[in-house]
Amino acid sequence: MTVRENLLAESDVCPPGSTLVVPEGDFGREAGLLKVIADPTRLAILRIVAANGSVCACDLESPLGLSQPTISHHLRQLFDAGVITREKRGTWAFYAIDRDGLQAAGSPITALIQ
Amino acid sequence: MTVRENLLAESDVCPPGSTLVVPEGDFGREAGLLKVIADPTRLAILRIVAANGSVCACDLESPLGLSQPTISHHLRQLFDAGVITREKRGTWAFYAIDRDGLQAAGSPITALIQ
DNA sequence: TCCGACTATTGACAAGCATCAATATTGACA
DNA sequence: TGTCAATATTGATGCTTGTCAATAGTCGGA
Repeated sequence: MTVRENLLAESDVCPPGSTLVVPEGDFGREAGLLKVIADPTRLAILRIVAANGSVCACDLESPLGLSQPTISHHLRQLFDAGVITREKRGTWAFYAIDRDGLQAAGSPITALIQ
Repeated sequence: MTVRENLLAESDVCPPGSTLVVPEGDFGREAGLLKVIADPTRLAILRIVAANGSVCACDLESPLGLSQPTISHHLRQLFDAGVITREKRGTWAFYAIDRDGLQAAGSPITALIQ
């Protein structure tokens, strides 16, 4: 009896009995949150905001080299994902890191490392 | 003198002196690694592999409900990103979590939380 | 009340990507 | 060496998304 035949002895498929533990979870939601962070521009925004505490949207246009609508779009993505906070003062909008939201968004990764 | 004029006193732009700290980094590379993880199917694969220690590619087709080429494509993405390892035994391919790679891929997020 | 500046939204377009069918490659076994 | 099974690659397609131009909304100040 070959190694393969032995492995297949108690099943009709490939190697193990294919009795996999299949964890459940809302992978779509988790991936959606991670996808918001997994973008070069949004990573740069997060890094800048984290380094400065609180940042006005108007000050991002220059270092990022992108148009105002594009930056506004990314800020909205980050805000909707709950990883940054927004505070409006007059016509200005100040953004800051939401540490709890960031930790929650990154939890699918950290949980894999234990 | 209004609040705004006071804020603008020493600059010709919006609120602060716009003297932002702008951290440097390879955001493209970091985002690329995160993007590999930020996918529902690949998150499911990682979760299954983590829960079973070592998993044969052939056993993933059933729980994921995807075609064999598609699963092979995702496994390649994860392997190239360094978040899983591959060991070939005969015609089978077994995959396992690469904890160091996963931690490295997630570091852009964990670094923001400190 | 009007004007100017900052921000947000809409519409459109190009690039990236997840998916599958078809095919190629590789390894075990007779 | 020939055949079969598991895996990987290629080509094609539809969907998602990052980007900008144009526009709308909003607030402060004269």
